[in-house]
Amino acid sequence: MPPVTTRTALATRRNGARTEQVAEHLKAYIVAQGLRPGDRLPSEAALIAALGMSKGTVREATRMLAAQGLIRTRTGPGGGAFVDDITADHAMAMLANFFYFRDLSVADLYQLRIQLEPEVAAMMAGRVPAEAMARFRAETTRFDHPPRDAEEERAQHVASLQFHRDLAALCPNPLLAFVVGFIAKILSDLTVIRRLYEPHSRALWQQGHDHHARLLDALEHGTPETARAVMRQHMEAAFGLMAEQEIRVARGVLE
Amino acid sequence: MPPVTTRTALATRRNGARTEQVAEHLKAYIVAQGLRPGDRLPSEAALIAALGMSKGTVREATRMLAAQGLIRTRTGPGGGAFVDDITADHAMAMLANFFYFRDLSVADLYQLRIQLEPEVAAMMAGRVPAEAMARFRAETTRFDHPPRDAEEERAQHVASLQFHRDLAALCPNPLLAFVVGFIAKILSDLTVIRRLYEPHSRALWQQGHDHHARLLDALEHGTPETARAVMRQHMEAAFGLMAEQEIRVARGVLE
DNA sequence: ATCTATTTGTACGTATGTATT
DNA sequence: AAATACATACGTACAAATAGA
Repeated sequence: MPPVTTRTALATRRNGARTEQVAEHLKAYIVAQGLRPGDRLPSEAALIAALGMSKGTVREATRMLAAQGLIRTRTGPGGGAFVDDITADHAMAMLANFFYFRDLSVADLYQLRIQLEPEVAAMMAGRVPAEAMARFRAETTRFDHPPRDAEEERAQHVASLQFHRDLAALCPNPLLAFVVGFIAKILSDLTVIRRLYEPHSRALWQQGHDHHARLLDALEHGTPETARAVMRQHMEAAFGLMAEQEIRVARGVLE
Repeated sequence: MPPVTTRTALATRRNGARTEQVAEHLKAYIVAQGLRPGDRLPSEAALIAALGMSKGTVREATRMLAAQGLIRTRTGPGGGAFVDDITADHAMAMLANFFYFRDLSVADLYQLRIQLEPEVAAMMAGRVPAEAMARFRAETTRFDHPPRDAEEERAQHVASLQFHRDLAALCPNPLLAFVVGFIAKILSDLTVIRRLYEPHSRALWQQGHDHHARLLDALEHGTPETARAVMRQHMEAAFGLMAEQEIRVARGVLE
């Protein structure tokens, strides 16, 4: 275990901080005991006795940790609070809340995409598991014809983003996987995205389709350098399609 | 008042979902009413009456939202729960918890840094406010001599990371600012980082010092392209210094 | 400065739901 | 099927903080 940095948070006892105090105690306990996901924390009754606090206070503290995805509780015998591995989805949802009051433009999102997605492609070139590759190719059938209406165009676009999320999830760099996945999630959650892609044309569809096909080939047989280059072209093209559209991302829904 | 879900409807719901129900209700309320940071939510008493739930349940729900940084509560007359703008620090802390059980290597972090920090530099070239620029230059005095011991070397490194955090905070792309700031925070939080930089030499310090100086000049007088290039060199050099060190990032502290 | 009203924060006892044995 | 162990929910009482008279 790494040396535990002592937290002065407990010393600064502001007002009405009993609940936070219990929450901090539990987090410190997890770290100090080196608990791993699945490990059990003391029961409510034990905490009440050990900390000398009421049931409500202890419960509020566990709820706070549960809200952050750190623990999860089960009822019944052998139940209690267990350390939980925060899911990427949960972490993305919380991060999305942070951006709820901030204005993100599509250009902002693509500025990161254009830098990071090629890295993902380079890392995954020749390393995509066969079943995943098969899944990706199967999904490609959605794109084998131009969209017949706006709704289908939107569906194609969401499916494309889903592919990028799935690919990112395979990436061995957890941070890269998370950030790229987060951006794709934000883009798919956008209700305005259909408007973005409304001025469509057969040429644009063709371009997207070709990029997609080349990308899959590069992932399966190409070198990291070719995969990176293909993905970069793909991103730059997509970015160019909407660069002038200075549409502010509409606030979505808190999650 | 928001539409009240009837008590019977809630009763038929599955177990243990009352608190989450209230939390969801509140988030939906914030969205539906278009509430902004500072706006007030209904009081505990009002919620108890409107939702037909106990005080404890309502409180647990508000604590969950508070734990996510969405609201903050104040006591006294005119008090209550208020919509809160999640701070970047809070969001970073929650995200750091997500990576607590995931192994991030320094290489993972630098893979993103090397792509994103040059973007920050390019965006900020010629746009750093004068006082910020003065602050940055003042901090440079920390580097005007080679570190005399390991502790000072570590201090220099943390100060350097702080500069990158401060610069990122100025970046007009909120997502780019957040991700770059987050990486710098993770790197500075690492207690092992001193070990990483232990094999130091005067040449390495000189290199870091020169890059820093060139970077400040590029930010103040350079074009986006030169600033980007300088930052990229800076990142690649730093990355090269530790590329072979496959040190896993030790788990820090939950926050 | 003191009181008062308002509103969250804490405590505790009890009852109920739920899953394990 | 029944007993057990645990979280979940309710209701009331009281403490603490804060704004305003």
